[in-house]
Amino acid sequence: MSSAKRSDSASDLTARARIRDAAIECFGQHGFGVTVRAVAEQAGVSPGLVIHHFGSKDKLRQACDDHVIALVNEIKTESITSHDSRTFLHQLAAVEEYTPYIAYVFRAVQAGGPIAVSLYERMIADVEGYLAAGEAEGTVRPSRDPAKRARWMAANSFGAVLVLITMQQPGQQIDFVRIIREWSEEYILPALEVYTEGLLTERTMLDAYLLYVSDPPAESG
Amino acid sequence: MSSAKRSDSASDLTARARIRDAAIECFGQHGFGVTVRAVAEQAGVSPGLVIHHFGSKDKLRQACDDHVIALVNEIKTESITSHDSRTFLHQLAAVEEYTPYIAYVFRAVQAGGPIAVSLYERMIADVEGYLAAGEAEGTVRPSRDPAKRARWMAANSFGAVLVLITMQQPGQQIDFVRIIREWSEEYILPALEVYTEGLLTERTMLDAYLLYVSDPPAESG
DNA sequence: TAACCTATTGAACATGAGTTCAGCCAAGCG
DNA sequence: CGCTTGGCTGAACTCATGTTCAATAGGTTA
Repeated sequence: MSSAKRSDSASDLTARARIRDAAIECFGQHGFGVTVRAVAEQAGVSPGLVIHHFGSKDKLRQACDDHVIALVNEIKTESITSHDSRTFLHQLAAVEEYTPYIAYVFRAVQAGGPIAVSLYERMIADVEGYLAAGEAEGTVRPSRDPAKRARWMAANSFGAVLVLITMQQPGQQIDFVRIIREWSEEYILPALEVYTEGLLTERTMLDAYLLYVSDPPAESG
Repeated sequence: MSSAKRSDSASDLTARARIRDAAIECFGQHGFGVTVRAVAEQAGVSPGLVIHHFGSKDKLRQACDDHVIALVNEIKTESITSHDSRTFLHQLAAVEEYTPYIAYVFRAVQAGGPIAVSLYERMIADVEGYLAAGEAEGTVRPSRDPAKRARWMAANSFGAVLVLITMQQPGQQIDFVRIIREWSEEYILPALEVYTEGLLTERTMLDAYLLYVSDPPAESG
């Protein structure tokens, strides 16, 4: 299934594939509100053909979702065999060619729904693995609840970039990779500060909480 | 100007005010894609009247923005005179009556644009003040760059909740206050862990960075 | 009561966008 | 050369939605 009927190289794809790629590009750049006509123009075909191949705009969206998920899965299995511990987002960001997919993943998560949850859960799993690896080699502190910490870290990290992206002026071309990189560079200092030295000077809040959970004040009736 | 022509109490507002409140409710609950007809129904008036009073849907949106911003400003000035150091979001969340406004603020930021930036910058300022107060009383560690740390913390905290909200099944009623509260309760442990003990075991990354900024390896030509 | 003004309605209009469909065209085949 | 087939077009259709407008109701004033 890996090689299509025709040659599978860049500009000489099946029209169906070209439309799908154009849709991923458009959806990623402008969100899922883009018109079928815009996608058709980007692909260099008529609006009718888009529907002819995919049945409806929703089904086109579905096909894009499937394609991106498949790509992410592929990257994931590759990274397992090659012992690459980066999250799939970082791996997407590392390859120039994958740029549209990053945009698409952000839009998908931003739009919510089942695909968002699926992708987001995968990110959390990535982060959990990443933290566990750090823990194993001694660079990351062990947590009393590693799963929850991973969820917390993932929500914070991904959410921060999502907010940053949302604040961009709409209508402009959004360079997701640049934003991710700038975020990382711009805020290394506070991130490293908090992650190595903490934010609070005293243990009182943590200790109080730990005492609280080990001996709850009142079990609700 | 504070008291309108008629009685200003809850259910007996000017039609214009009732429409505006209905719009804030609808926009907050379902996003800015809701139809004028839906807003009209919520307000118990005809679609025509909505346009009659506000000119267009965009102007209605504008009026809602203005009203919410005004409320936030009011809360802010009140909190200054009463020395209340909570962020405006926390203050909104504390009062039952303000529930729709929380939803609206989230939707506004989620939708992006100038109002989003304005509200978000205000949140950052709130966080910065909050951290500075903690620093002054000795509970929060001083930062080498307090402003950046505040931006980083705000992006993380707000982004995390934004992600959580986005993951809710669309179409359902979204209880923003409940989500915020559950997030706080559910993830107290990892948050306190990281904030008091840090995430990393060694200072090497931070120290390397501090050395790097004080003595950059190569100034780009 | 009559005039009048304002708020309000409900039907109609305009537009944008997803979708349909009858037909065209180029390629393969007898 | 003529036939068939399947990808493809572009004009037309449908529907949702923002918006307009003539007509109405209800209260206020002379």
